[in-house]
Amino acid sequence: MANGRVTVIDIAKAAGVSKSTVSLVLQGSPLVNEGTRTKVNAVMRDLGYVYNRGAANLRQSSAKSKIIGVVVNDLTNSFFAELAVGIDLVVQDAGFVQFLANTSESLDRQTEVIASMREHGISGLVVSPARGSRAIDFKALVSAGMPVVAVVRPVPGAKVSSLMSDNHTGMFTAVEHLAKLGHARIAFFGGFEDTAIFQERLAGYRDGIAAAGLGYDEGLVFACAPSRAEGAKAVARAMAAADRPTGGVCFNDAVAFGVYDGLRARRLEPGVDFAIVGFDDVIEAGTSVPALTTIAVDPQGIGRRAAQLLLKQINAGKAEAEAVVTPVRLVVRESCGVNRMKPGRRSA
Amino acid sequence: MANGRVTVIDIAKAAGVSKSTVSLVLQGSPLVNEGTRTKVNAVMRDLGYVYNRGAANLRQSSAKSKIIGVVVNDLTNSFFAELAVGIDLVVQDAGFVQFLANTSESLDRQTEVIASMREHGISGLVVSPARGSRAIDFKALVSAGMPVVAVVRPVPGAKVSSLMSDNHTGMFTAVEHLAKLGHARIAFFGGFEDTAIFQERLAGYRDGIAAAGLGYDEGLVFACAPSRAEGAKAVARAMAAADRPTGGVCFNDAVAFGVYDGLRARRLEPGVDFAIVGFDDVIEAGTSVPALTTIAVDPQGIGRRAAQLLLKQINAGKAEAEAVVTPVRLVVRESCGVNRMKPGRRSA
DNA sequence: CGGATAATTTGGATCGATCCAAATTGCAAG
DNA sequence: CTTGCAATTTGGATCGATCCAAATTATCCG
Repeated sequence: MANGRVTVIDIAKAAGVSKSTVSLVLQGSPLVNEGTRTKVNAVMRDLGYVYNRGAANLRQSSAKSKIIGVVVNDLTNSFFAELAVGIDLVVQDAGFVQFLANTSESLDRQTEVIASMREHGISGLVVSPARGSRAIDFKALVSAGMPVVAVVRPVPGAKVSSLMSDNHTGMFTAVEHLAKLGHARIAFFGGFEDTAIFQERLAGYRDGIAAAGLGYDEGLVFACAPSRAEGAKAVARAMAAADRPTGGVCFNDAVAFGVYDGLRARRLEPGVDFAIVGFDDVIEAGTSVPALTTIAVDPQGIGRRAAQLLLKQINAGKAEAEAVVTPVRLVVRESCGVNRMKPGRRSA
Repeated sequence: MANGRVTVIDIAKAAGVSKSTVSLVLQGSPLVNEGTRTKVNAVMRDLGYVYNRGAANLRQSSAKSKIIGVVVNDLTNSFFAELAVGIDLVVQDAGFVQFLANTSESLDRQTEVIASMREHGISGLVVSPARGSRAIDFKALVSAGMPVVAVVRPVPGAKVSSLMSDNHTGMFTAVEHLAKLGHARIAFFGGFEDTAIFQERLAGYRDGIAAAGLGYDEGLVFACAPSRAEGAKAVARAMAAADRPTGGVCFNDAVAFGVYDGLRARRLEPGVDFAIVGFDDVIEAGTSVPALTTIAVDPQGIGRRAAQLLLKQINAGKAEAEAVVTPVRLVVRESCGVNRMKPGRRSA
């Protein structure tokens, strides 16, 4: 009041009730009489009252702060931007607001922002962990009973919930697709060998090769950083070998576009002279030439589901770690030849 | 303590000092003895103390909440994702954390999230307003003395600071570029006529036309929604006319890609049969075929500057509205012909 | 060594809400 | 008119920090 700030007490005075009653109205309690409720609400509007959640949180458990933290490793990557949008959608509907922090793959940044979010009293956390994250990075949160959902990348050993896309099936399906088109020598391009995702996708590749009745050849696996530039180099190595592959699956779409580049540098046309399947289905996959056949993972859907899982745990008050695997699907476009009817379109 | 939660009092007891001293340590006050400081810090570490900013904020002005709000109209657009990253970078360094909300151009959502952020005690707000935002939407914030910085889009009549890119000069430069290449009939594609940005860019276009000694022809302005699909339709209209343009500037890159599509539908090759300049320089601009000549606006830089401006106002304690215009620059690629040095390939 | 001065430390009071046990009111039945 | 019971309302106490004026301790110097 003197401060210019309107409090429950000001409202109480103006409405001729006690602060307790105002508080009850604020919480939508059924105990308060309908007449008083409307009166109090009217006064709040008139005085321009702004609810002070900080004060309220002081008395309530942190589960009621109505804040969740979201930490992503690379927001400039549209995959993660979509993920954040999916989370945002769900948490806004639930009346929550989200702290969003980008770590740029820096573990130090990640530690900092998580600590900061904790100080601010988040009710839960969705995190797409920075590369190299370890269980210990989330130890404090977990032992404090805070619900944590890791997305996209697993955190080995951490007792947190997780929501990953089905990497194994995705890559298996990609290989199957190429095999059906008659390819017998199928390469695997890109990815860091020391990550869990790489291992899952590679396993899917191996199993796909086996299921197609082809022999697994370690010499056809070309690991590299999952970037366009490295993808180009990887395919160069592949095509320099004696017994060349005729097609390949890629760790992600960026690598796939690098493979495009690498092939063209050798005067080979992607989709004609060499078949390529990507992973992720980024926006450019639909507009590139040739449009990229790839494994779609629906990042926004993952975001939504992760947020729902987190909210469920927050409301339950108990953080039982559970692991969810979300389905992926093959989107056939033009990078494996054929299908020259439609210009490739992106799925929703 | 009983609650499982460690407070300043617990620390005080364990360290054998008063809670006031602990508070002083927390604030890094120079009044406290070096010995006690290290002792208190040690105890805090041992007991796993987590600072409760909510409690602290109760006694301090909202300028010290160390939270800023960021509201963007479309986070799935990489332009705005980059913007958010720029803001994040600066606020993290300043020890702030950001609420990030996506409005998807919904005014209702915008009103909701801003109210929610206010309840949570933000120190300031950076907003890329949803289409149709009016001064009244920010009235409450402004009259409460909260620093607000509008980016990318202006809010006519609102007493908020703003950070816009130099739309006029950008479009002027684009026209100048085409005129220098010998184009005499230059069209303008895309944009909603009732937006301030459209008017600024159109003015830059007109002035550029005049400066080149060409006559302004209203029939060469093809306004439409700033999307790829609409861009395609707009160029179709342009090419159906009697006196066709030979090149055009576009409201943004999305429209420019639509123009690509529209031209190809008429069996015209962009960059060869028709010259195109975009606006924004989105990531795809560099990888499209032909690579798009466009006006680069550096969204991340805008985000950084906006955050700096906001922090300045928060620290000053006074929110003087100021308007900043950030420079843009022409990035010449292949969509206006020539420049066939690089390995850029194209269909025959 | 005494007194002034500087350096530290400290106990309420306080911020703005919620919680809880207790008080008040309303109303129908006896 | 009471009494009993449900429906409402209410006054502290409280959450975990900061602020402030005042108390305590250390240090300096003639």
